[in-house]
Amino acid sequence: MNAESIYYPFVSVDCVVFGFDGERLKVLLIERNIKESDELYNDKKLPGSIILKDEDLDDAAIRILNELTGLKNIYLSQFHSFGSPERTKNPRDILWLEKTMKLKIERIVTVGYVALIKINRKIQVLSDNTETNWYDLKEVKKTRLAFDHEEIIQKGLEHIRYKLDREPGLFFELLPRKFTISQLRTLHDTMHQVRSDIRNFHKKVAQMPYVVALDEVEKNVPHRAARLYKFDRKKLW
Amino acid sequence: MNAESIYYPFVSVDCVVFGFDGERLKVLLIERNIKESDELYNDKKLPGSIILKDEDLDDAAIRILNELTGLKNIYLSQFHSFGSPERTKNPRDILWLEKTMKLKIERIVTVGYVALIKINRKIQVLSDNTETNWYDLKEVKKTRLAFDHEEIIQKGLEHIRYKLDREPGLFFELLPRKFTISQLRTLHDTMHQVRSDIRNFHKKVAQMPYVVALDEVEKNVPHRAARLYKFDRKKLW
DNA sequence: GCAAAAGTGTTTCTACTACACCCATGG
DNA sequence: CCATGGGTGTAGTAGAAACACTTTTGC
Repeated sequence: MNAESIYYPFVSVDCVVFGFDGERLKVLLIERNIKESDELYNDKKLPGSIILKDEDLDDAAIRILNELTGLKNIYLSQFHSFGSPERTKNPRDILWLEKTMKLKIERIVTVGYVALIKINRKIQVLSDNTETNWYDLKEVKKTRLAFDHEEIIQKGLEHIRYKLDREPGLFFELLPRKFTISQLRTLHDTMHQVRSDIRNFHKKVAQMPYVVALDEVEKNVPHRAARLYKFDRKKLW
Repeated sequence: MNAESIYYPFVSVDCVVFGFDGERLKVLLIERNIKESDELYNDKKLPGSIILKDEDLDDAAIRILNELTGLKNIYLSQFHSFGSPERTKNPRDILWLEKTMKLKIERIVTVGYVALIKINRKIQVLSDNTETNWYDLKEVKKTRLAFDHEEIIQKGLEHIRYKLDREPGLFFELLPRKFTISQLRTLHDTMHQVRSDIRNFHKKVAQMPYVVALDEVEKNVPHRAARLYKFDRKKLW
């Protein structure tokens, strides 16, 4: 460690925001439009930002999500940092960085966070006039993404699968406040990439004291209405 | 994201290097001596370094370990990044940074890696005349450490426990090439914080095709000599 | 021959798997 | 009355846990 070898990269935080619409897992992505002479590039990026002076990494992630959605108290978990010099070598990304940051960029080390949010919460985009939308996780592979954001999403997904194993309460960050067993099952199965048995799944849920049945059923369904449940955090342990 | 809010911290990599002496889990720490007027501070730090220009995070960790031990092909796994502005506020650490880096430091964002090495491999300290030693993990709590290195060690330990669950081959990164079942059991039990049953443990090992018995036993033990085993990576899957 | 750790089987319990039919509702 | 998904119980299996005595070696 000596002074001449020292190198100052930028440090940013990127958030992989997951949502669940009752059928599929979704990710929140921001539209990115880049004009260069005649050509117009169009792709998507993860919500993220360079960290501010005196701002902790976790705080940067909280700020990004709040600016983007207006929400607070979102579940957040750091999972991996990405610092390859190659990650800022794509011409589209260089162009975009020069336009938005007004600075030549050498390298950005980014810290990845996973966030879980209830998809039905109305997201008020407070930040600049960029378009933010939910995308099917399956579609993402076919979508052109900024930087190494595809890899970041992939690693984020692996991380949240691991977290869900150890903290079953996290499932309920993705479900509406009142949910049916089959919503929970679809979510569970999507996350664990399995097809679980319905009866066994009911049994399992019955053994979770923190999933409590309500005296209420679904409305406006063209078949027998399913019972609604809620998550009771107090009964978690 | 606009230019005036941009902030350039240093980025470093710190390695939590674990070893196992047959009885206890050890961490590799570097002696740090700081002279300030009359006072002499003395504490320990994790091996680490600021990243170099055009150096990926993983490569920085590989370099740090190679400079420290002379070894290559060490198991490495990134686990968490630490970026609180508070982490570079301790006067001892500020003093040390100014002396070794010859620069005023505002903040260092550090990326934590876990490394596993066989403790019997002779470590040739190639780096400057600092003293590097193995310390009992239990002792570490009582030892004065630089920065937030105690927290980093703690998080690194949790991480490696998780990794060992999913990749049982990693246990053998810590054991000598020839080992006994009871060494493996002690390691396993230490890592998982349990006291496993000897007979059940033997059964478990018998079901691991990648742990193969040798025609050889321990020498110079004041009791019945234990059979030696080796790890056969080819039979892992 | 004794101290110290190595090595070895059986039974019990628990958790996971597989599997098929009737029910309620809307159209 | 029919199409659609909701809801329920039992039997089998495989893996984990509990448990105690004999063996080998050095001193």
